[in-house]
Amino acid sequence: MSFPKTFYITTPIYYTSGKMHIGHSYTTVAADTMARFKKLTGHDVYFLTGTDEHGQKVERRAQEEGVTPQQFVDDLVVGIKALWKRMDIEYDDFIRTTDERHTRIVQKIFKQLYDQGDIYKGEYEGLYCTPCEAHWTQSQLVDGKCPDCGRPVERVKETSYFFRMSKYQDWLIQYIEEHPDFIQPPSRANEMLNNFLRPGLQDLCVSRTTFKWGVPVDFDPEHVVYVWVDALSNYITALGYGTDNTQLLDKFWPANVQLVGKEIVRFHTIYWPIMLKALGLPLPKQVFGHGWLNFGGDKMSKSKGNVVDPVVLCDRYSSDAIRYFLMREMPFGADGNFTNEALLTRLNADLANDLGNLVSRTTAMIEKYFGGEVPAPGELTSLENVLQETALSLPLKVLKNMDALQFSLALADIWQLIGDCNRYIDATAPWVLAKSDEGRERLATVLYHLAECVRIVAVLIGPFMPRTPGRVFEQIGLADDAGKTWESLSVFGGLKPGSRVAKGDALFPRIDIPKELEQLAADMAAVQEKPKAEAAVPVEEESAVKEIPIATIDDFAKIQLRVAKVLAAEAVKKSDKLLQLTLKIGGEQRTVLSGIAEHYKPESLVGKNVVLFYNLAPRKMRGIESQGMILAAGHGDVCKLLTIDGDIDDGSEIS
RNA sequence: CGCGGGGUAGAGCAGUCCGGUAGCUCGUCGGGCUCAUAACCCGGAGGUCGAGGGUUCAAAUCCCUCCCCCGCAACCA
Repeated sequence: MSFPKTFYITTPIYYTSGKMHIGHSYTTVAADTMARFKKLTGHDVYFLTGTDEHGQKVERRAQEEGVTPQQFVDDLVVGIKALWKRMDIEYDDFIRTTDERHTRIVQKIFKQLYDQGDIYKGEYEGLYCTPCEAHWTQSQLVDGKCPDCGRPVERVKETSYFFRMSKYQDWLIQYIEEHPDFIQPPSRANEMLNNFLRPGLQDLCVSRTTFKWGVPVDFDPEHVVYVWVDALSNYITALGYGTDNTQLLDKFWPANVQLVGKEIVRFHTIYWPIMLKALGLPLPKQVFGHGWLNFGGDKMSKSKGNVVDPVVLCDRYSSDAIRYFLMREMPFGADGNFTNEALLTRLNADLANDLGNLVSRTTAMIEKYFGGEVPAPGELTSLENVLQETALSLPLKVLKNMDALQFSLALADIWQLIGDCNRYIDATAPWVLAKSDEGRERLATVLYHLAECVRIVAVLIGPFMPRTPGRVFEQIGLADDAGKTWESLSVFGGLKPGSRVAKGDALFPRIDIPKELEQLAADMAAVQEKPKAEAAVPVEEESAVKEIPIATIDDFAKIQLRVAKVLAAEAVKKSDKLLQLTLKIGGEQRTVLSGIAEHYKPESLVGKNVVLFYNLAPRKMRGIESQGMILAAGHGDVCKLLTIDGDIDDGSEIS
């Protein structure tokens, strides 16, 4: 007796500090497609996704909104689950790091690692960038400053728990070298080895005392477990690791594939394996770091107004269409580019013209020439032999590409058969055969082959587009479930002659691209506005709720303010909000950037005396270094610059 | 010397590891067909493969030098 092979696949758990965008959909759709494909091919599949809900950022966002962190994340999770439902994501489990089943085990894991000496309590003395909330090592600094933002870092001392990473370093290097499939694509493995492992691993700080929204360290309640031990362990706590019931864990661990975005490859290929090793668990068979989805060549970001909302797209074009586009447009692993034009062109060309129209013309001809009854094939010619061969060899090709997570290539293979069918129609010209009695048998053969190929295509696209196969089966009159399985693809003839076709609505209606582009731009703009309007309300409340820290006169003394005269001002290219100002401060000139372009015209500023935060650390934005900050008052959409009452020399100090 | 990705036809990309006639999709132009969702099929035009140098019988591909673009994730000091 043979047992079905198991297959465990995970997405990252998404951080609950804001709304999901199409980039999140991308990873999740990929995982779902893979899970469905493995189910189709007879595997016992477990598909896990979820949310990472702890940390300072969530704590802060909740405070801003005047709700508890738990309420804040609960609300977001509702939206995330709704999105996955909208996109037909069929996960087996959705884990939240605030679930009791998770937090309990995280404490246990932490304790175990501590007891066995992998985690130790130490004094952290290090370099910290407060605005970025990031710790840096001396070697990571750029010109002695934060490599992320270019601001100066502070030397801070904090008692923390540390994970002894260095102990496992050599083991991990060897493991990666001996398991070339572990990190995919291979370029990512090189990146990890060269940048982090070979130079030497730092011990990882795994607890914090600076915020409370996290899993408390049970034997030292001052501390909460800091992100990685908490977040990464979700992949095993969801399977019941550390509980009495380890049925799922025994069955599914180690995971077959863990999908991650390229920004978190490091955590999943260094810290995560080391954690597992320390816990005595095997490593996932593969961690796949896919690329990012950019928009029109630019990174997606709210301020650029180019965040793509998957809900808008699904509502407009169906989730199947969006899923298809995401899996087809770019090779998995490389960065991809999302544009509305590319989306619509792709949907028209591949779904409406190639696939939809093929189904349409096939069923139309069967209705017209055979009264809607799928005819039995007669004698075959070389055309049919070739077509059958292509159709029968297709599943294996798709399987190979899917095992390599090459979704786009798998789809290209399937579309090859669709193209062959369209050419086959041209070559056989059924409308000519229909004109004579002698052509009748030949016509039956042709139409049968078309309908059968359509069936095969429908089965194969199921994992990518879960809603479409059912519609196709209905149209070609396939009622028998046996004709919808992977096994049915090994024989040409799964569709029984005599089935009744039922020509229905167009599978994918053709899109009027210029018109849709306009509409789409409007829809997306409407969605982007919303958060702005919503945010405007809590801002008022926020000032009432927010605690204002007390500053001493010494704190104030650190800040040097000076009068500066605006000599010149111009808009910064590719930025909606930034102005570049040239300021005169006594004998000195400085370039300062300010985010006031929406409120002030550059020319209206020239000659004004403004207040400059003089000894602020410089920072680069849009490639230009800003040497200070000018002060302004504002709330919501109002913004007014501070100026000086009466004349005074520029350069004068303000106190 | 921060890290990473990239520069191939009008647009988007593959090909580069392992050198051998430069390919795919979209667009465009011309033709065919009339079963079909203005669709489908065939053909054409369009490229000094970022620049320069080197290796080689042969370079988009290997080596060296240089130039340019993009990103470094919710930021706008």
